Amino acid sequence: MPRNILVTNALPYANGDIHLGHLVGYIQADIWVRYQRMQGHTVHYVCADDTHGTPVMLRAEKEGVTPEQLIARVHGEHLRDFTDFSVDFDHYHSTHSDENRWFAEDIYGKLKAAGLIETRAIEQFYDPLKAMFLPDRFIKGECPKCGALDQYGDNCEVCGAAYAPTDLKNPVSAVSGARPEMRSSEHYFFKLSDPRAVDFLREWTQGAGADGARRLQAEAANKMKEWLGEPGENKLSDWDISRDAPYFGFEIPGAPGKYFYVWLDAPIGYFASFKHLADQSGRIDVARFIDGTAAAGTELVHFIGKDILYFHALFWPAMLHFAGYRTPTQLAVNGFLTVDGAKMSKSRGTFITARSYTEQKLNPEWLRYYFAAKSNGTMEDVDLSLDDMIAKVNSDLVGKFINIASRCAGFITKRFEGKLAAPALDALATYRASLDAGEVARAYEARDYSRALREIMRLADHANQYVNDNKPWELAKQAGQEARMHTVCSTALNQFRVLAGLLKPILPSVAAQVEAFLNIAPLQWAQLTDTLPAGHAIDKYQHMLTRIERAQIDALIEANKSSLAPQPEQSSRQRHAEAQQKDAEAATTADAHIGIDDFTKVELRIAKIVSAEHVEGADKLLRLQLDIGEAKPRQVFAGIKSAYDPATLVGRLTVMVANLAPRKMKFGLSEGMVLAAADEGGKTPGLFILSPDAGATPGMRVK
RNA sequence: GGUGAUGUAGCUCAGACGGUUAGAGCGAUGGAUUCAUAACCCAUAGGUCGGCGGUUCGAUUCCGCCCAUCACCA
Repeated sequence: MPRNILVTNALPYANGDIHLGHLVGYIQADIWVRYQRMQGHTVHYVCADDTHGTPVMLRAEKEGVTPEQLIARVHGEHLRDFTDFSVDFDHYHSTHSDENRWFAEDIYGKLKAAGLIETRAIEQFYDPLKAMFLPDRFIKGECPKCGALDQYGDNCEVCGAAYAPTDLKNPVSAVSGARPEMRSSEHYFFKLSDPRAVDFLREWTQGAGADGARRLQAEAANKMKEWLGEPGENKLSDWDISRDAPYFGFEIPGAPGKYFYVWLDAPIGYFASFKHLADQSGRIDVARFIDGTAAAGTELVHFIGKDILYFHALFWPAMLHFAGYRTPTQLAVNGFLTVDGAKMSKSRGTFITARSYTEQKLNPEWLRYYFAAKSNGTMEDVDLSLDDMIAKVNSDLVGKFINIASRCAGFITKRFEGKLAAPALDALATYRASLDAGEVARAYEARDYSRALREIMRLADHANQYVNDNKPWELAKQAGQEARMHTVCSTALNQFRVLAGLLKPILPSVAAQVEAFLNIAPLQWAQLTDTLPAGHAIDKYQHMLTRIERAQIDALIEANKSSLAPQPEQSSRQRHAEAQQKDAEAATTADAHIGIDDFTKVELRIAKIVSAEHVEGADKLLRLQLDIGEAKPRQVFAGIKSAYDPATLVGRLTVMVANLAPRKMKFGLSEGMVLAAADEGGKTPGLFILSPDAGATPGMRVK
């Protein structure tokens, strides 16, 4: 029975270029869509730009254009990049659209009617010069933990600490430079903590759709379990869905000056894009795909990166469910992209934009093939190993696959006027057996493209072996062997045709060339077991794929290298599609030595252990009370349980870091750190805390 | 600090409900071949299956601890 599937990709944020990290998910989705279509299923494949929010608003202002002008330009760039990589959406829309406003208002209105929206006042930093509230990302200051200058309001790129913007020392607005002040404002919340929502999500995230397929991959479902907590435990908090003017977005109906938070209307963009497509085509019944009561028999599949799982597995299904819409059939979550095993890095040139790839004249099909070879349908990160990519593409695609046509077509053209003979069916038995077993099809369906390719390459090896065993070039020299030579080459070309069909979802452009070369209609899955009839005429062979040269990769890396000096552009932390692959260079260790100033920042003091006890539920921790001459002893959690019996510690003097930022831990607040020695090589086991010589007293500074 | 994932040949990865000699592709080495963009074919070498301990007749596969990498949470 033909399936009806609405497939979406995460919406890229309209404030940055498409890079190879994005393309992992888009290519995975596009492959899946093409595969489903080859199977004869109906697929609507849509995406859009995610356009709203403060970062877009401010960037437009900086560039001296309106937000509408900015997002129009970026929309064009994004669509061009996707098109270049054969990511072939039926429609690529924008969240700044009438359809999206309509759906956003409709969903909001229904959630409100269901009693799931409430308002309350919250305190937030406000920029008095710009007259606007500031998102965390737009507040800068000194890290409360390590004192590093010029850090963002949510976390420190130098020491990695996470904190609230209110913890920053000397905060300034990154927009105007003004000192922000705290102000109160009324915000709208989606009551995710409502028992109805929690119960629904507990079932939804662990459950399966009508066809029995899990909605979430096992790892994703486990992650949701962690976020939702045990039954009875309510770990979800309400979701703040409003922002105050000025804000680029949709004003909330009945709430002047309040706008929908960008993340509310971003996923709604899936439906907006689909609606637009349906209106254009006139032949799609939208309700069948999105209406909560009418959506039986259709599927809704979202391809997303793991950085936005939270939004798609909690907020989004809850919004849909309680607004009377259908919930997703499946979330296909992909991991991040690493390059040569490390995070993408601008200074190393591995933060590679889609644009630079095509500008350097690299073939997009190479990347599609390599990503497919590394995609296994799980949330695991995908590593782009550049040397491996060169080796795999060159040997698999050019050496094995294309080579089959290349070595046989000449004989057919020169000796038989381009006409094929009937193939030797026994030589096609392996192919037929593989198709009947359905290994490749099942792997595609499960998005385990690496498994599909292993089987396909096994078949390609088989074809080369066949040609080698039958040696048409020798037959060509022997009188009376013409017919056999004709059969051998025709058989190999039939094998080649099947391989091209199996690879078609991954390599659409190569497959189109093969179809032209073999002079056949677009390959469909069900026809792969057919053979080309005797007398079928093929075109003259022309090479369809070149090898990757190392120099091309080098040039690509070079083109993406940027100096460390410029700060990364301001970007929203709530990027939609963009995986959070921050430039890892920020924390580069500039120098192995530190100055005396750096050292004196660390306040070491003699501490007397006044109490020590085991911590219920902690494997490694002891809870210590440390007297450093202050009115009240400090509570410190130390990971020294394995080496010390608490009883033997009480009364001892040791050394602690007194000015370490307090850290809230599962078991309570830790107000410092006890120093202990350990062999980093792991040869000598054990942990050893320090002791001062006799005479030291609690509170003395160590320096 | 907690939780989870990952760690298998030089590289990229399969696999094992615990059980005969742990696999593939690439790379390397040797051979064969010349139809094919030095592609293809055959063969060989190469692994304490991250480390330590436990359960077991038997563990790389199960359990515990440790190490490394990554992610999420606080």
